[in-house]
Amino acid sequence: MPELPEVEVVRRRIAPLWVGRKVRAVATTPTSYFFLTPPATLQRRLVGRTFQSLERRGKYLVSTLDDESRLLLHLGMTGQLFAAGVESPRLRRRYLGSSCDDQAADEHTHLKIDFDDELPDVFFRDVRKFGKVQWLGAGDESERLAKLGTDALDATGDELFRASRRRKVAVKSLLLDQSVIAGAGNIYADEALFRAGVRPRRRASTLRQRECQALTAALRDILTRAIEMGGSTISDYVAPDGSEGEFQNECRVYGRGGKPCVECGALIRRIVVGQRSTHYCSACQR
DNA sequence: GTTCCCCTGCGG
DNA sequence: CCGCAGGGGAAC
Repeated sequence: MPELPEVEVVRRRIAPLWVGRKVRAVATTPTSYFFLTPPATLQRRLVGRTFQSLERRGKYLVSTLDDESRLLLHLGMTGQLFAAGVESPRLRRRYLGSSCDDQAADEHTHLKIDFDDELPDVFFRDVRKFGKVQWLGAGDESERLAKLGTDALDATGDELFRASRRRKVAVKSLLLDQSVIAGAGNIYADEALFRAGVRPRRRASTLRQRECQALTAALRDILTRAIEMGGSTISDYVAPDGSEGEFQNECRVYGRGGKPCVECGALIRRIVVGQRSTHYCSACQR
């Protein structure tokens, strides 16, 4: 689900329920690969601490604690970070009905943070468990963060041009490579390629400088607009307050395979590039 | 650079 | 039953 815009919207809206609050208790599900740091360690390290900040790096959320340690969160495909008590059908297993008080806090709620005040608790739910949570001690480097390239909102055409030299990969795959540009995912990569007029399967090495400029500009415009629209809600994504995004209604190619291109009327094609579904207009994109 | 896999749930 | 899904890392 979440790409840069969704993660940024989550960050902005959960921050008031996060920054400056002291952890009273932490509840988790059993150990799984969701936990890069074991649940018991997580509890021991977080209880009694106060979150000092909540930043975004690519698709990661990074929070610094009052002992200079850090907590990394990644939402994966179906991760949801939200306030206790929030109501949304997307936060509930369909067959659970309404018998339980906190319907959202089911077996997919891997992290429940109980704070030392009267504001709502914060939950991290993730049905597919592709999300991640990791605690980093003061001064510890994060391999994951270290690998990230320039944030997609700041990336320049020159950077993309340099990164694409002698690369045989499809441009689409290059845009999804978080070590080159961090933050773009399947939806926004397709949309940026469409707006820049570039075919997703083009070898990166064939990109011209001006095409790289067009791509990074398109990415920036689309991501910025998507943040304004509250992100894209396709199946699972909800903001921390339970509200849904609206950018999915502005997609020109993503999810529109077989439908007419809004620019030229040709049918949008759906292909597979690097195992990811990819949508483009063969008339508008070269 | 490409392929496979980690999971669960939904819709055809 | 099957294929598909906003991600990403490890193994070939």
